[in-house]
Amino acid sequence: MAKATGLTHNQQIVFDVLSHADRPQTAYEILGSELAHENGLKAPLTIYRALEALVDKALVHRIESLNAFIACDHEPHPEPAAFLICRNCRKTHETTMEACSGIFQATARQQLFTVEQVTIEMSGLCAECQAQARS
Amino acid sequence: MAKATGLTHNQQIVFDVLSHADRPQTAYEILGSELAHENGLKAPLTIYRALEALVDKALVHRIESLNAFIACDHEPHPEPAAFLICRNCRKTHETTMEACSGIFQATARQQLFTVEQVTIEMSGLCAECQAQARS
DNA sequence: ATCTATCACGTTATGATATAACATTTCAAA
DNA sequence: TTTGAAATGTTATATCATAACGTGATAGAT
Repeated sequence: MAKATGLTHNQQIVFDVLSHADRPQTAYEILGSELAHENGLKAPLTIYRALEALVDKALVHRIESLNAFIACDHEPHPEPAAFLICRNCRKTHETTMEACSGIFQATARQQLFTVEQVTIEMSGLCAECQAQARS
Repeated sequence: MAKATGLTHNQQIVFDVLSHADRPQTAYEILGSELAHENGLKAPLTIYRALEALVDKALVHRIESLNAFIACDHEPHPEPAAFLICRNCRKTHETTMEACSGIFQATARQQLFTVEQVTIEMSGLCAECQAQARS
């Protein structure tokens, strides 16, 4: 579980919730968590504001295809992150795509496009859920 | 504008709306379009059902980071598509990422993960919007 | 020390996106 | 011509996200 400094109270709570979760959490799942409740976080906007700050600090990633959020399990990194997202259990594995950075940049350059943000998400079945499907 | 056969009436209307649009459209934008209105498509679910069928047929792509949909501007293809999405004007350029397919597969294989769907979206500024920002 | 600008936060309301549940119609294969 | 699968219609509701506006804490400038 990653460390984080310079966080406000609300941000720390939300980050802790995500750090303890074993899969991406939606804003409303975070809102409904014990930890959030105990600490007085009770409005959706409170959660969304903390999430926005955490994403800005690159401590948390938004998973677009789930409308959910996951704590970054590396040190903050400049390379694009990629996610393997199980469509059955939703457990999500983060990795980086250094090998693709150049290809992406070249593609963008061709279109005179300036890339600010890269989203890579692969959906499918994780090893456990494949095994379970066979049994 | 791509051709499409074997579509139901509703699917054809929705596909036509997307084909004529110069940027991705949300379900509710499609719902609000002249063409949809004229043809009696008046409930969100009608639109979503047509979109689901079109995405299944690979005639339309969902842009996760916009919650919007775009007509595929190639023939249907097996390679992962990638999108360059302007955060200012929302115009979106589709391309393929054949060069990355192997990297993605290798990454997944390492985790014993079976990939079914790949999402690649790059957000930033298109050439026009960069020029406009400078002037 | 206090003014003042900024940032985080609280609260309420609402907007935007998406699906559930169930009834009806269509239409082609048997 | 029956019949069964797929598409559609209709209503209601679930889920995700932000607007608007006010309050309080903090820190640098005077």
